[in-house]
Amino acid sequence: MAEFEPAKATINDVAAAAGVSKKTVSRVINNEPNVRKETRERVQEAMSALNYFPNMSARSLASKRSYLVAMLYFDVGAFYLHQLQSGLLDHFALRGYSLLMQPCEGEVEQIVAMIEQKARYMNIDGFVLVPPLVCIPAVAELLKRMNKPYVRITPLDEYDGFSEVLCDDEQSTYDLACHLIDQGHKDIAFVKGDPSCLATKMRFDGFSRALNERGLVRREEWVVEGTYAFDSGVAAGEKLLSSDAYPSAIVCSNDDMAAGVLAVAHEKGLQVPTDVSVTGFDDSPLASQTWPALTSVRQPNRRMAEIAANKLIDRIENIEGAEYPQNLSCEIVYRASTEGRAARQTEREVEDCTV
Amino acid sequence: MAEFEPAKATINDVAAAAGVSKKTVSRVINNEPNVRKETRERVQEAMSALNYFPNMSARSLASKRSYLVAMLYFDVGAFYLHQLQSGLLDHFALRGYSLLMQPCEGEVEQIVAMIEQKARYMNIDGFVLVPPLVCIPAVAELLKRMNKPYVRITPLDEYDGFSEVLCDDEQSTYDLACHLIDQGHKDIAFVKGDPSCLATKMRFDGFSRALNERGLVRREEWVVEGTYAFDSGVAAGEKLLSSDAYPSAIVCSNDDMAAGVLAVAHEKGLQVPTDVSVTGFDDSPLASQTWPALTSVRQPNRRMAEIAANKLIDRIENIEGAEYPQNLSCEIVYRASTEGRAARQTEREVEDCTV
DNA sequence: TATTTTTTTGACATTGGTGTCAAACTCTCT
DNA sequence: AGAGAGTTTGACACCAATGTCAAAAAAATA
Repeated sequence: MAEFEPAKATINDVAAAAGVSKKTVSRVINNEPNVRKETRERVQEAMSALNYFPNMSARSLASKRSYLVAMLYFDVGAFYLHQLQSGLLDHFALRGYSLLMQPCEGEVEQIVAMIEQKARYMNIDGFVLVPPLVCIPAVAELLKRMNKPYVRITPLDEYDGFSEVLCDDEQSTYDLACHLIDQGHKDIAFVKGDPSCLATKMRFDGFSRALNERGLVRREEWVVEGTYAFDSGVAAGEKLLSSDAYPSAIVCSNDDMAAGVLAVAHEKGLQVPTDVSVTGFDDSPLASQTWPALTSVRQPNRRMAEIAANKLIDRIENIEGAEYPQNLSCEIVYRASTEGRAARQTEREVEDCTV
Repeated sequence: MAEFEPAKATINDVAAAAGVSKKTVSRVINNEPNVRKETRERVQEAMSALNYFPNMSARSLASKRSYLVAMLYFDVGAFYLHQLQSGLLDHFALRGYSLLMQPCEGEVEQIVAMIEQKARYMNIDGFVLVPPLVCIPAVAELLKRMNKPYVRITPLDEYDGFSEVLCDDEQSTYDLACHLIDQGHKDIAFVKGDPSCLATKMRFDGFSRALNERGLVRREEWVVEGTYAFDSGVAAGEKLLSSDAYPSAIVCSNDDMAAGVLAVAHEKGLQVPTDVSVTGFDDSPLASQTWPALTSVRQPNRRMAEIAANKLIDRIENIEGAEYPQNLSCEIVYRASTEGRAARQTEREVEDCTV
């Protein structure tokens, strides 16, 4: 009694079973036009009767397409990468592509060499570039030279309407700062991220614009450089909270640094948000797991991944005309780390006025 | 002036350039024996002169191997998955394999169907199963039926010495609890994780063993069920810290729940670790970003990934005899969330004794 | 009905490697 | 030198699909 081992059916078996040529089966597999409905159905029946799966290797050898795409990235934190990856996986899968993850590290030359090797060896059809990798011109040049389509996920301002997926960091930081100002805050500090990252500039620009438009003066000693790391948030917190004349709100360029500021506040016995409000950016799990939970900005990462995946496949398959949103907006998530001192000051002012 | 576009060299071009048959080139590519040194060198020169890369699709079509492996997982948190993935990527790449990520969700039937389709369509050579996926027998059965090698990353106790990579959660929780007891803690609570997960039992077992061996009594009202989620940690914290007779230390089965307990402590005005010590598990980034930072247990995730990758490839390539460690140990990372009340009580006791 | 046009289909070459097996070449040992 | 064993090499079939192009069938037109 032999074990049941389903012999793998090939396109020839299906063709024989359906009484057609294998070319016709191929047409059905690839959803090509010019197959009579009746024939198509006959072939489909044969395929499922034989439990047939087309063989990827043979397909890609013959068609010179691998149905493989790669996400190129630096390791900038599990949460962000995981969200993007998960969105990309879903949407590439929906259109029949598989995603390879390709972390990059080391010198630019090594990275470029590694990408070239991988691209040629696996015959990868297209690439998704994740910030801050997007800032390396050599990578984009390589991909252009190899004539490989790519999409950049980025808050980049060189928008060419084609290879980029954007999200409006500037506007959302602006909105967040305005919210604080509306609550009565006038003494607002800002903690910047790594200057080599484009998002850093955009977030700071949004903050500055809010102060500007609302007639507040930006105090340079209340703008602190950070690196997006928790420790740099601690350092920033110490700078900002050591004087008695500390700000009433601190806007941080990401959640990790905001958590660092929180830690310093606790250490100094300051109450958040009673004494000082703190905001983050990214709405990572950390934002809801600190005490108090952080008001933060949620980027539409999965939506961006979806758009990136579809844009890339459109380019690979030369599909034109699909419309995608140009600039996605973020959502501000309000939590316990804001309101407080300034808010109460404002209430008093209002009372004064009404008296 | 045509653009420089390097025509892709095939094995035939290399063979011609080196003056050998393509079979010999194939031998060189695959590092097969029985090629004269001189011939091998001539072929290698030709390969690099022509900037030749073998074509994966052709290789796998002919050899019936895809050099593709897949990591099957449930989404149990970015940090853990990211560490495993990153280790797997590195070590699979070192041996010439590419890793596909395959998130699983939904009903068991769907998952099994999805895996089968993927496995057959891409002709995947092997699988890495990540907990808690390892607990679904149907998946392992499917892979056995399809005769596909797999490795399980798991704190599973059904160790068969072959397809598993283990890490000693029981022992490390034991060690952690002993550490607390050594500091003088006698009133120690425990927050369990999701009961469907094998690690949950192991961690609790280690905790219980420590109390047992040190002659402490485990109070059932101080053993609280959780789910590994932050919110369940908050709930547990509220249960444990609402009475005046609250424990002096709380051992949590992961960092997220420990952060939840911390939040409750803060809310109730309790000082950590002065009033209550708290410990986590996983040493996720969160552990060092809470206030105070959490004492936690660091699993050797990257090392486990390394072993898993190599074990799997050994099975795929029928390599026998390689030795791998059977049971990796974890490292306890001590941070500010422990010591405190019990420690000071102990000091007093010691003083009393010496007086 | 005959002719043209369009749609549908299949024969066959092609993709770039690997597996099999036998031939050719070396080397050792009588 | 010749036999025998081991090493090195190549000819050729094969893997399972797609691309090309022409033939056959169906539909449209005269």
